[in-house]
This record gives sequence, C-alpha cells and structure tokens, in this order.
Amino acid sequence: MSTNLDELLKLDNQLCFPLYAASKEIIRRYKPVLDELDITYTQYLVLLVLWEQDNILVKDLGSRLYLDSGTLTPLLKKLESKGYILRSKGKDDERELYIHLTELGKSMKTEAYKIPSSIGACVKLEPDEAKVLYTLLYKILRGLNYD
Amino acid sequence: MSTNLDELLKLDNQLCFPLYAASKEIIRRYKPVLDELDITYTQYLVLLVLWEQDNILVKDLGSRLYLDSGTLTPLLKKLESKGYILRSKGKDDERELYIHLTELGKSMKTEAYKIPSSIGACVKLEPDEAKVLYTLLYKILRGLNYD
DNA sequence: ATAAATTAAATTGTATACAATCTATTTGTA
DNA sequence: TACAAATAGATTGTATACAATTTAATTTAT
Repeated sequence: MSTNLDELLKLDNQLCFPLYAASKEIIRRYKPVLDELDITYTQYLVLLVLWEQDNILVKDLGSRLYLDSGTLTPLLKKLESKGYILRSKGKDDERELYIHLTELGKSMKTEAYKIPSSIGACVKLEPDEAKVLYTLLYKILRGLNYD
Repeated sequence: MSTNLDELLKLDNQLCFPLYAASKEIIRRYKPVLDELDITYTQYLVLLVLWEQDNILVKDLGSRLYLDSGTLTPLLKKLESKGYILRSKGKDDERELYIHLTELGKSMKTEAYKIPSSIGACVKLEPDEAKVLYTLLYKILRGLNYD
C-alpha cells in the first residue's frame, strides 16, 4: 500500500536531486575545457572572482563562493603553486590573507573567454528559460540566508 | 576597459554557479536531519531508490543517481556495514552486484518520512515556482544526454 | 570453439566539501 | 592595561565525486 508519505520519498518527487544531479553533470562537462587550462571547476570559480576583483580576502572569497577555509586553503595553495595567484598576509591584521593574481593568472583570462559559450552549448535551455532558472536559483540562495 | 567577453566571465552571469551553490547549500541543510538517521545525503539518495525499488543492480543505481562505481562501491560498503543493505553477486552473471534492503533498512523509511518537509521548509519557493524549477532542471538533465 | 571485445564492479589517485577543532591575532571591556 | 571574547585561516577527519585503470566474467565474431 502506497501512502502520501511514500510519494514524498520518491526520487522523482525530490527537488534537491535534479538540482544536485544537474549541477554535477554540468560541472563534469566543464572538465575537458578546464583541463586545457590545467584548472578544476572550483579553481575556475576562484579565478572568476579574482578577474573581477583582484586582491580579495579569503573570507570574502569564501562568502562569495559559499566555501569555507577548509576547502579554500588547500585550493589556494594549489593555485599558488601553479603560479596563478599569490597569497599575502594583511599588513594591518595579520590574521587576514589577501589573494591576488600574478601576471600569469591575469593572462589566463584571455584563454577563459571561450569557456562560458562552450558550457552554454551543452545546457539546452532557451534564453528566457535560463533567465527564469537563474532567478529561481538566486531566490533559493537568498532564502537560505534567513533561516 | 570592460568588454562583452568580460561580462560573460562575471560570476553573476554564470548559470552553473547558482546551481552549484544552491545544490550544495540545500544539501548542507539536510545534514542535521540526516545525522539523526546516521546517513549522509548521498546515502539517503541510495535509500530513496531502494525504498522504491528493492534489489537493484549497482549499474542501475548509478544510472539513476548519475554516480559511478568509484563513488558507489565504497558508499554501498558503508551502508552494508551499517546494516541497512546487503550486497549479493548475480547468480546468472557474476559480474553484477545486486543491492537490497535489510529489515533495518526497510524500517528506516518510517523515520525518513519527516525529511522532505523539513528540507522543503528551508527552500522558500512557492509551489508553482518549485514546479517550474523542477521542469527546467529535468530539461537540462535530458538535454545533457544528447551531446 | 576460442580469441577478441565488451561489460560490471572494484581500485587508484586527485580534488573537493564541510564539520569540528586549533592557532594566532585582534578587539572589547572591566 | 590585562584578559576574555571574537575573528581569520589552517588543520584534521570523514565522505563524496570522478577519471583512468584493473580484474573478472560474459558475449561476440571469426
């Protein structure tokens, strides 16, 4: 006998699952393109932020990307070892760590121009659908901040 | 000087990022609820499938959840060690591995009834918005299969 | 009938994620 | 001014993810 509650527990009735799956699968599509630049998806996100706003605190990077120091610390060390960024202690406050691009890191931006379109191509949504999706996702993210 | 290409590389103009962030953040909200059942989100997804269709091949579990054996093998061993599932080789084809619920695993379902609502509560979307989101996400997932 | 190709899981290696804790520094306050 | 509280990152431990490879079993094609 199937109850209402049983219905709620079906995979196809979950909203989080397609969110999780779509996110993962799209990121997987990024891999071949990002491999050419020798970076991962999360490293790409960090670079996106830095190309917009260089010299940013780890804390601010984290709040922008919803990542904590447990994730960022090793990732930033990796980006540094690849020569894309530098990490420097704050002069006024030695607890803080500023992240900024090297010349190599800045020049990567040119090579990254092709990435959005090559990803966009595999997400087969109409422009208006993409816009609706975008709006709903940010509505969720805003809503999560007020628990 | 900011170009069109520069615009494309801004974090706020990415569609994948809010997808990634919302997925991650919602899953994080699951944690306290799932902790009570001593399972993780991915383990919960596996159980959702099994509660619908017991005795399923690892391969089919994987295609249903978009996960491969590299993820599933250790996860299933963990669920087995917790006593929720059993793993048994296929009689006809010894390459295959069938996953099925133990009595404990079946009885977990009752405790899981409360989970969807407690998650739904933190996703602050109207029912019709959630439906639109759901439809768009599945459209993306379908589209990814035809590359 | 048997070698080659295919398939299903398991294994290996790398890179996140995140909770919880720790360390060093800074700030607030009695 | 000391000292408790708060803050920023780093560290530790656990659990995914996934590409690439390996192993064992089955199918296919010759």
